[in-house]
Amino acid sequence: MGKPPCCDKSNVKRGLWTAEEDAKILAYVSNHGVGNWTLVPKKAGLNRCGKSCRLRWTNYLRPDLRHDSFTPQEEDLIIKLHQAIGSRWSVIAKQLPGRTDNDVKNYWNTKLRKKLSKMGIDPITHKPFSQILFDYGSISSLPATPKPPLIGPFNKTLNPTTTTTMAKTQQPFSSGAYLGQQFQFQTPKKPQFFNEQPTTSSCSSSSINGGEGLFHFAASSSCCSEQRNGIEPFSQQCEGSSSDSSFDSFVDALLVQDCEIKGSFPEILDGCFDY
DNA sequence: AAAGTACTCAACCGCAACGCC
DNA sequence: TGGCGTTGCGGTTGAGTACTT
Repeated sequence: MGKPPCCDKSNVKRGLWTAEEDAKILAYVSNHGVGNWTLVPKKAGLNRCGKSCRLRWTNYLRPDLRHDSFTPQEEDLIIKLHQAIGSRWSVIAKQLPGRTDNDVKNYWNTKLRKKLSKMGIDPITHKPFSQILFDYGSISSLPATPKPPLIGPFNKTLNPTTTTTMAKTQQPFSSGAYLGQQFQFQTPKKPQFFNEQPTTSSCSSSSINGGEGLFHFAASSSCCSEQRNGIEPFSQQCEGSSSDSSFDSFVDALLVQDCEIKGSFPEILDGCFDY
């Protein structure tokens, strides 16, 4: 026996909400407050699933919600937080008054991912595509004796050295200039092939503009790998953040960068990584 | 003007966590 | 402590709209 559905789907209305239904939810909440959503449809006179009512309230009807467009400052903050914690939309949304996790998630998926990709930044790792390709190439030269595993919860794998370094490297986030900082930090010389029109060379940019994401790009990477000239190796960017002066792998580099970013949001991320 | 395609975002789905008994 | 109901969350879907051909 599987888990029973939250309500009988054949007997409840689905799809877009009408103004009348919205009014019933609003009236109910103003009279009774928010609580036990499974009872709301019956008490409010709605032929809807309680879960659907809760979603409608939290994502649309709440009086503290904003319905205007995202500002550049909000955009920057979303990108920065996504880089720090990934797709934890509820955590990100809490830093944006009046925005819901659904808002943030939709905005990321429809706008920001594409924006980053067009800038030559992988929206998953937040690193320039060219650097990822270089690091990807370096994986094949990993040492024979592996380090202790680093993949996993950050606060369980960080050693004291790294934690101290995070505190040292912690930078207050100044909203509004993130994208510029991102490029200054990671790409002293902007990888030109992402910002120029396609040329007649075999390194067509069609895969960048058409499909986004690292792996799509990587499929056409072999001819462009030399383009990483001018990109600082990641180990140099995070000077002193590891016990070694250089990283043995792409994964190590990513983890150290993430640690540094997380250090920028101690008040937000406190406890978020207690797995 | 019509058809096809791309985009947006509200809503849904399913799972995990939480809280109460 | 285990069962059950509720809530929170992230991923996905699909209807409506905008844009392109």
